[in-house]
Amino acid sequence: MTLEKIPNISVDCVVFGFDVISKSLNVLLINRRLNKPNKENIIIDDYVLTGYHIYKNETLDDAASRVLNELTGLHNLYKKQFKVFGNPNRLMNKKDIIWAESENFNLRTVTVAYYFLLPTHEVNLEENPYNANWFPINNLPELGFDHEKIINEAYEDLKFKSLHEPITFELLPDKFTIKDLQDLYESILGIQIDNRNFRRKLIKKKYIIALDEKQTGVSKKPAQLYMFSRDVYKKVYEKNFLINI
Amino acid sequence: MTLEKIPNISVDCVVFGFDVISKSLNVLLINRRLNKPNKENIIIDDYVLTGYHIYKNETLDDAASRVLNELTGLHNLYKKQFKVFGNPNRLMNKKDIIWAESENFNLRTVTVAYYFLLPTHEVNLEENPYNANWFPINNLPELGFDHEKIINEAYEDLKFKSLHEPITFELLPDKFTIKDLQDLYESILGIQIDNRNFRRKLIKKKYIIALDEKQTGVSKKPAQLYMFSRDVYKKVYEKNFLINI
DNA sequence: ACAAAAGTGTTATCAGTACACCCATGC
DNA sequence: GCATGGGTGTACTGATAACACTTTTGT
Repeated sequence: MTLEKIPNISVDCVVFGFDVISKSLNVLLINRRLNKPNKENIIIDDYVLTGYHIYKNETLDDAASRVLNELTGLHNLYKKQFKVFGNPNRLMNKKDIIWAESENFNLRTVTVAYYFLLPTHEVNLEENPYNANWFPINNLPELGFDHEKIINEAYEDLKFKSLHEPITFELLPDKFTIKDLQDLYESILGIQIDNRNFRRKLIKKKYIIALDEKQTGVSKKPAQLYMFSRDVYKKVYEKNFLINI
Repeated sequence: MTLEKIPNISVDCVVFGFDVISKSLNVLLINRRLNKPNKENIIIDDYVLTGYHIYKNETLDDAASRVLNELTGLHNLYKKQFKVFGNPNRLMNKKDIIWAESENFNLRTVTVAYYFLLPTHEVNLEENPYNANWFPINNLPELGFDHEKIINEAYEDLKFKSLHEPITFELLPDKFTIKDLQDLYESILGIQIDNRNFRRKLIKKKYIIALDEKQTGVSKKPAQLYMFSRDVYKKVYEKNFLINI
């Protein structure tokens, strides 16, 4: 496999992580910094998504997985190719132009945007080669390129999907409490949910399975742990075409 | 605006049309034909989606709209950019290689796939420059490139979306009967629906508005006509976050 | 024994499902 | 007046929404 880059096509990865402790939906960003000020004395110091050009013999999905693996060391996360950004002027900000020169890439680059879902604690940020950090989705730092737009569109897609598909479980550890799940929905959707109604509704689902286990290392009454069964979900879903418009 | 093509990026358009008369969900395809048999005596005569390379100064959305307009003469249809297809070997079929040579394009082309929705009767197929024709989604002809895959993925997306978003109305004329809508859901989803329950459910929606009008030119009891109000829909939707997993 | 978070119950209203016949119209 | 497709009603069951207190546990 040659490692020749395709100069005008890239992937960008929005990495969403849910932090069960702080109950915060976060995005993983890396610092973009150019220390030597250029002739116009512009200094670049902002944040961007992780991304890279695709190689000549590589599929788009593989490129995204590769980029993610380089950032986090992780494989096999939930991955969704959600949109392509290819406006001719998407990289026409001054800083982006300077950056493109220093990194030697094409200003008319079409980027295929993916988002990934995981619980934040799965990523070890110590010794991270890219200086990656989590930022709450509602409190993002200054972003380079058109990455704020990309993140916002990813978030909209995630919001909508969370209502209709069982993707929330990708943001939680394998074993979770009903409260964790409720906190997650509240974070994603920005709403309050009645815990009695939520518990009843979710516990009733066949694919939410109570384990013979409770929380440990917790300083108050430990809560019941549950898991999500993808197999059961598929079976339930197959016979349900509920039109819900 | 220069009309220089970007050689390795294209758009492809899956055009879905619903025919209220035959109750059939169709796809608009054009004939791909190469008459002079090449040295291996291979003749190309199959069907493909409409598509084209993007121009240097053109957005992806504009490219898709342009291609669609050239095929149908229509503007402002519902348009959804649903996926990118960019496997290095997506055009490695013999016929595709021959075709790429004759048309002089890059074998490693990444294509941004869109689908469009409209009622079939809006397209005039007489005098169509591309010899376009409607084919039922369940009975497609032989397809070139990876277009069968693209169509199937578009269809899956459409199926899923039809359950959760009001996109079905894009496939119907502005004025439609409840039976038309039911026929449409039955075609898209491949299921049977009880007409009493369906009518009750849909008529109850505030954004389905009964008109002071009935069908004309019909040989039996003319049915009540309805319209869909996007504005009312938005208002209803804004306050509903129904978790439905 | 106290603080903190887990967990529980009821009622009223609404939505979904299953099921079969009458009605209005054009011809 | 008849064939055709449009249109309707009921009973049952399950889901949602609104609402506040008790229980369990670790410390």
